Amino acid sequence: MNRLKIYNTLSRQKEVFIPIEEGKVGLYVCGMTVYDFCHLGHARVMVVFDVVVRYLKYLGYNVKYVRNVTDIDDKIIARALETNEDFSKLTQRFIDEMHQDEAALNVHKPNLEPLATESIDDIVNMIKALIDKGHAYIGNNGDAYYSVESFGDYGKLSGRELDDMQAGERVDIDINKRNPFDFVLWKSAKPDEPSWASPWGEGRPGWHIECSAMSTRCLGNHFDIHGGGMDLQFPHHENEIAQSQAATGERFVNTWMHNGFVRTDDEKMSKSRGNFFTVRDVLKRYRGEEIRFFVLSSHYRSPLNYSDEQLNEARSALERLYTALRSIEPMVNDVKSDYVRRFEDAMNDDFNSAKAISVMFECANELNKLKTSNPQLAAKTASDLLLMAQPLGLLSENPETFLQSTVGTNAAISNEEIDTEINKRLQAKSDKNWALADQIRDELNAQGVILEDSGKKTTWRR
RNA sequence: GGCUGAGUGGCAGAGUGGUUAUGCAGCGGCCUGCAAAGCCGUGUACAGCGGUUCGAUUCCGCUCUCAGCCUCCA
Repeated sequence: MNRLKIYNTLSRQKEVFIPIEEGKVGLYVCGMTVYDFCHLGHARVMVVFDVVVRYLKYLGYNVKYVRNVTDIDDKIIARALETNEDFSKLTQRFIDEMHQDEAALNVHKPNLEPLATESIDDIVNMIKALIDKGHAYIGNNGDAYYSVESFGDYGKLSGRELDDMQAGERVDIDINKRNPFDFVLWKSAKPDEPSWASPWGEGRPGWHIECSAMSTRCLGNHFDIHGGGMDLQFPHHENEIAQSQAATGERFVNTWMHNGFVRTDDEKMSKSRGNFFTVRDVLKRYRGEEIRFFVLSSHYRSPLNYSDEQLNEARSALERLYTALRSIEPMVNDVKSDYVRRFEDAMNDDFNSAKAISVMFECANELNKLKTSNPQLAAKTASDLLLMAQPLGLLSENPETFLQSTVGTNAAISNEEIDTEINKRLQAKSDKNWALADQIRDELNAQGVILEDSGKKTTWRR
């Protein structure tokens, strides 16, 4: 079998994945800043890395998955001021909302979900170490800064040189910094701001340091995979590397994974642009699994354009897969089928879920044919299809339940009423009263119910 | 200005130096009382211009276009 290859942003190529400790994987993903509902961009991160974890487990790895929550920063403070509540109340509220979105998307919980505010000791200790080693300093304003010039490899991850970057082009240069690209480790508190004690006075951590501190605490100085959205590559992840490697003297992360953006109208979906759709909103019209399928229908590093058409296609595609699985009892296949092998090849190639899904469709096609010609083999093929769906977190519902679900439809008619109508129609059919049979079918159709006759039985879906 | 990445058939989206992606939509057929679902068949697709090659959508160069990062952002 092919070995798993992962595209490493650091080397800009796919590399065979070799864990630091055999059979084990440590994975850290930068999570959400919790001051608002998650949008589809966040959904993509959740789903993509959920699949990474599921597939690593499928391959037999023991995975420790850590995804942090940023629960203190400028935007949180600003929002709490607007809503006139304690910042921790605000963040707790949106942490709960985030968990609901995750559940709707069938995203497994990470093993650990550390909060920045619960990691102040680790953060302070790391800043101390950086100051002691001459990588950080206290500015005239009392803030602690990281000195980018003290770290030789600065810019390696994002492929840029300090000299090439245009400081002050879009943001005023801070006179407290020695180098304009130096970044804040500890911010001294203004009156009425939430703050914690430190050797440098009351204040709060800068954004980047929390991830260095939390990942180190949870996974050690050196771990396997660190992930997040593309936009975190610079400066966030670059700064994490600078902090961690300067503080510990060890290599920080082996493999850096970055997922592409979700777009609307070919533009990046982001809070600052205001062109985002929240997961919550989309869930009013589409099922979580449809969103999930939409996310996985393209490669994780490619841009993903959001539109209703795309979600509708995801719905049709899932209907096809669930239809294939309908009315069949899967039977575990004791040999690895060619489909599963090809599925694994696709996933081993940097988690190519789009290609992997295409194999699932070929399998579904085979299954549809076998249903009549070879029920025994069909049962095994159904099991193959479900086996492939598992690491993708798809097809976990009962096919009948999925196909008859009212989610995303404006269904008013109940299942019982539908059954009554179907029985009436079956009578009409046996009376060869085609006019009445067709009338009943048309009426149900108008209510979003599609009938399917097969032999003497009639099944339905919405 | 610096640095990334991308341009594939009606749409979405994989992939490959010469052979079917896949899904949706369309067309023809089978099945069906008629449908639906399913099955079978079906499309001069690879931004443009050069180059390498027996042969390039796939490799190289240039051009054009788009997106992203260089500020908070997944």
